[in-house]
Amino acid sequence: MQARQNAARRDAPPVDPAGAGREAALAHYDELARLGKALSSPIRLRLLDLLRQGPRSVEVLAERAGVTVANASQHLQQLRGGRLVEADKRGQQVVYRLAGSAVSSFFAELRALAEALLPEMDRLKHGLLVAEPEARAALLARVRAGAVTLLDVRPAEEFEAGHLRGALSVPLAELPARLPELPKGREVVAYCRGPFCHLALEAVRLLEGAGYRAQHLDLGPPDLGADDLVTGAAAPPARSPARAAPRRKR
Amino acid sequence: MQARQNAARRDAPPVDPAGAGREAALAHYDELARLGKALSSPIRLRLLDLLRQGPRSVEVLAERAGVTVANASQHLQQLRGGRLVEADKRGQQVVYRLAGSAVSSFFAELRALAEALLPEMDRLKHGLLVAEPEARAALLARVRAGAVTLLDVRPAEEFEAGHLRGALSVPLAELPARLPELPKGREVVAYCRGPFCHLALEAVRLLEGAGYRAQHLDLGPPDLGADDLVTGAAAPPARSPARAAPRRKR
DNA sequence: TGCATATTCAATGGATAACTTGATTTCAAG
DNA sequence: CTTGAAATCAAGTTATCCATTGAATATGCA
Repeated sequence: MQARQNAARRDAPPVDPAGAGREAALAHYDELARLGKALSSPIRLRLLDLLRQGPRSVEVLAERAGVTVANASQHLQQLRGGRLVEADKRGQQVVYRLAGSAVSSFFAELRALAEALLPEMDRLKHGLLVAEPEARAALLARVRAGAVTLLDVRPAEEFEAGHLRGALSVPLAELPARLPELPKGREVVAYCRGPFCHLALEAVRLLEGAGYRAQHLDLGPPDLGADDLVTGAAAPPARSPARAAPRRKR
Repeated sequence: MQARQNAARRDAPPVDPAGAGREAALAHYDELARLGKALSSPIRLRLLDLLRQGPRSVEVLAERAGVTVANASQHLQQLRGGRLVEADKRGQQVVYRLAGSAVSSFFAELRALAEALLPEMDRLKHGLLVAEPEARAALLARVRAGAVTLLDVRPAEEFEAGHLRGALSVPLAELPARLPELPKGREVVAYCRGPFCHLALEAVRLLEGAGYRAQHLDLGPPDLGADDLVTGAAAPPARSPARAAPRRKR
């Protein structure tokens, strides 16, 4: 189909002096477009972002993304066609994962570009926005210094696949019941998957309602992978399944 | 239309504990997808890559990309909708340009990701491939040292919008006639727009046929912008149209 | 004012993509 | 061998996209 497009295009106005390597060169843009196509659906982007937290089965991904299993399966296959994700069968379920840490950092760069180009991105970031780099850096410094109670409000499996050093795993649903665990006078910082994830925001709302001084860190472990802050299984999201990689287990 | 999709998606299986910030969060992926969509067509990617060489009118872009003017215009408008390019009228023609240097470097990263993920990219790179980083670095070192005759075989306007320091502008079509200008014993290095551009390859073929020792540098000025090697108007492709920017006219 | 150029607009037909539904494969467990 | 779960496949409908065509809208120039 792409070949047909190329042929059609080549007939148009070939003003180029040398028509030799043209279709070969154009083929490269077709390849690039394969990646672009993979990134052209909100659902696929959401699946990709979820996979940045670690490998997951189709069913879990579908649930988290809010789509049917069949639909998620189809999207995942498209992502696999674009070589952005890989999959292998574990028992009776298929576990998808990113094709490499480069995919995760590329996603972060796409996000950064979007925030730079599309002004509406930050604005409708649910009202709350720590977006200012200085405020975020200050927050991170406090986190790094251990001056705050750090809360990971993602599902437990995602915590286990990699989390910030010193964080406490308290999935959002459990937070109300586990409030007594948190020292009362201390500032609480909650994080989740990243800027597009609302879990930490709701945790902060909940904490403030309960009288805590709470802050929202709008980055997730995948975004802080280059930092010295991530620990657990997958700072850069799991690349090689079995090969070596004897990371110190927290 | 995206709002409608969201509504439909929200009805599906809302297993999420808190359904509060969901549609707001999903809106972010819609925004990301706008960028992805812009990158999902080979023609748009080609136009973007051409714009990395400098601002151009619709007509020129259409000709270089090998599409009709109307078609190019529509694609350019989609790019503008995705905020990747900007345009303003100069006389009776509309000059498009990248929305910022971030777009150019993002393109380079997309290309790098494609080369990392899609093995077929390098293979069919017209046979010739200097792709090995060491070889390329050595070549660049010789170029930087002025040990070679450096040839810019792009159209003259693109040379004027920015080129490698010390390069000679010899558009491919003029090369046969201007061979006498080139010292005979010296190694010649030809470059053009970047890895997907065939001009330099054909120049090398031509030069070798004429008895020269010739090499192909598979990077263009936009890719070497961070380097100290680019001179002329636009190392990072022109950002602000009228504001300041008193370009020295070559 | 009138003509030519550059670009965009609007409409068409053909191809692609998205989501749903129901059937099918594959594997583990009994 | 049967049952059930997980994932994919296949078919069908709807929506969207894409390239082409011809008209319309500027803008500069005579």
